[in-house]
Amino acid sequence: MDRIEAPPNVVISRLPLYARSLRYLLSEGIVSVSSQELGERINVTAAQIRKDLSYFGEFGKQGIGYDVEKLLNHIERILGLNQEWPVALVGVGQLGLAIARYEGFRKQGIHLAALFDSSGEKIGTEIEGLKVLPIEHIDRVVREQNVKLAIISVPAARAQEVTDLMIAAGVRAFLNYAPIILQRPDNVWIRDIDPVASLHSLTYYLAREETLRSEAE
Amino acid sequence: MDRIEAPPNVVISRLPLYARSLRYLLSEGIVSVSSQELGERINVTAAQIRKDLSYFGEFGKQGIGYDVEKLLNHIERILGLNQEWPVALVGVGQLGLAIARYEGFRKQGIHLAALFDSSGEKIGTEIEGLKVLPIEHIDRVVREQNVKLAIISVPAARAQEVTDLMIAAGVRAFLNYAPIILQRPDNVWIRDIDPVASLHSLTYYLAREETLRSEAE
DNA sequence: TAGATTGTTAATCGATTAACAATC
DNA sequence: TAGATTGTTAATCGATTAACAATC
Repeated sequence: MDRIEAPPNVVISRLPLYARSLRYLLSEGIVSVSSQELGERINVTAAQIRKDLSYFGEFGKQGIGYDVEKLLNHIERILGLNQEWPVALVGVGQLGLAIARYEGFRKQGIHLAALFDSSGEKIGTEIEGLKVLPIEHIDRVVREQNVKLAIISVPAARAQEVTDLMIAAGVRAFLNYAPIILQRPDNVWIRDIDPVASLHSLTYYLAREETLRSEAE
Repeated sequence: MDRIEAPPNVVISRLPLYARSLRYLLSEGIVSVSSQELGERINVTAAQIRKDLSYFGEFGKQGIGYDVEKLLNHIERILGLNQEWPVALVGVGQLGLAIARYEGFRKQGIHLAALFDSSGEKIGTEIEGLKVLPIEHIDRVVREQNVKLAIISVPAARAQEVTDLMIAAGVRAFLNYAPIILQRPDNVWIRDIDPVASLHSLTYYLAREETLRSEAE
């Protein structure tokens, strides 16, 4: 059997940006777009967009470009956004609460299905219509609801153990807000959200600019 | 004059992770670490750590490894974390409020210096000891306080104009929470925090796993 | 001294870009 | 038909890894 070349992970991470831009174009009533135009919106070369899409099929027309709605549908299907994915959220402190309430998660393929916390005070309280459950219920609830995707917003010191519990229960992908690199098997996917690390890399460029300026004097 | 090879941006984005891991080791009383040990903690090869550090100097000892405290100090200095950077936050809605209150920002080189919002209701209210100011004050306040770093947490539709105002006032680096790719000149740096895009790439792997499983049947 | 580990060079791997035939 | 733009191949660029002499 002939194996199709697997798309690199960088390609996968760009697809949601293509989809978002196409959603915007669609909402603006634009029906057709070229790789050039799409690329300018998201700071990516036209060649890269065409190359990225080529891993999945042929979606455009020579001389014309891409039908916005059709391409969007293709990309959403590729990303699995034609289905609904139940998400578990662990840790409903200040950060977890903001995440639970953030309406951005209630769109396109994602919905909150279960909340967990280890604090006695929080357990049993209701957030966004969901009861906060104790950590001990992770295994049962994750299996029952067939949860494959989880958001980690517990303190760094607890994040690894919570992740291990989730993986044991069948979770295969994580959005991790805890400032720690989580260890996991190869068949588990993690995206880290790390605003402090991001800020700490931005300061590098600021500090360098300052040095350059003072040297120029 | 001999130009030293500039460190790639991927290297800069890893340095904060090295720093964080070293801070942890330091807090645990560990005084020395090898590239091998450090790499295992953050899922990076030993060769990569040594190569990354080599862009900035020689910090280790053959046969021994790295002095944790010394290496941490070097990296923090490289990242500009030996200084304090005043940060402006634009948009104090649900998300902006959570960011303002998040204690992670109050550590290591970063502190909130100004809050802005366009909503009449919010202007004048106090958050974390700072008065919320109207957008119109951005130019004056950013210049007065010499703000070089800003966090964008306004709706996507307003993010570009706010960013333009900030850049005009002298801001050179952004942490962007708005779900949009911001246009900017080459001398401005942006890191995007995009949880929905991250989730939407994770679902790809989940959907593919499902397909593989059902095909195997 | 023997063992361990660095810093660096060269080899490998992977991703981006340029170019263009195909074709709408 | 002429002009535009795709999909794809090859060339280029950049980042990671392997290997090892230097040396603590």
